[in-house]
Amino acid sequence: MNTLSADFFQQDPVTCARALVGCLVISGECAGRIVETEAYSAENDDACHTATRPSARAFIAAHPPGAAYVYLNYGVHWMLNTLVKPTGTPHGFVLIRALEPLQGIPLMARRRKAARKTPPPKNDTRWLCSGPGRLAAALAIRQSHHGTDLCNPDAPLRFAPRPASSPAPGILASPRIGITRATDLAWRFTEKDSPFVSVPARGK
DNA sequence: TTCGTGATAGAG
DNA sequence: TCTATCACGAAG
Repeated sequence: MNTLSADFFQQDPVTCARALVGCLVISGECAGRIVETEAYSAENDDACHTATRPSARAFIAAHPPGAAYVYLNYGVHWMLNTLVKPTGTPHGFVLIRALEPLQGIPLMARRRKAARKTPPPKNDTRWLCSGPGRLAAALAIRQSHHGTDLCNPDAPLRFAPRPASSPAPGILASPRIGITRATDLAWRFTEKDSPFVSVPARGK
């Protein structure tokens, strides 16, 4: 299985976030199509970890483009980001926010059920990966993936290009959600009309 | 709507 | 040490 090349992650974060919609995330036997991303810039973006966390700046210095930046939020949810390092323009991250489940659905369901008391919906896979915390749980992403190379074709966790068989998606830009700072930037990218996004883009 | 949960970083 | 904060999600 081929992967996205490191070059891909040498575009600026916003370009990269948009281009990732339609690509695949693979984790062992599980795989899904990216339908929602957000870009974060290491400079002039108060919502980026680099604005408040020295460790995020150290991570950028120490890792190549395409490295996984994984962290725990609210003490509960793992977040999957990838490091983006263009030459000449600011570095940054792309947060993977939602997937359309494609492969390994029973395993994803098993992992996700552990976090629920009530039975999940039947004949519906939207509850599996429609949110950054959800997809991390479904793909068993955790601290051990922090710093791993998502461009490594031999790694269990990696990106793959959009399959030639799948058409280029229509993409909507809208403000990032779930953040308290820099909420004006339209740096969230969703696949138009996808039922698998976490929250539908408003307007237009 | 409310609440749990834990890593991080800055203040005291 | 203590405290505020945080790219969330489940249940009610």
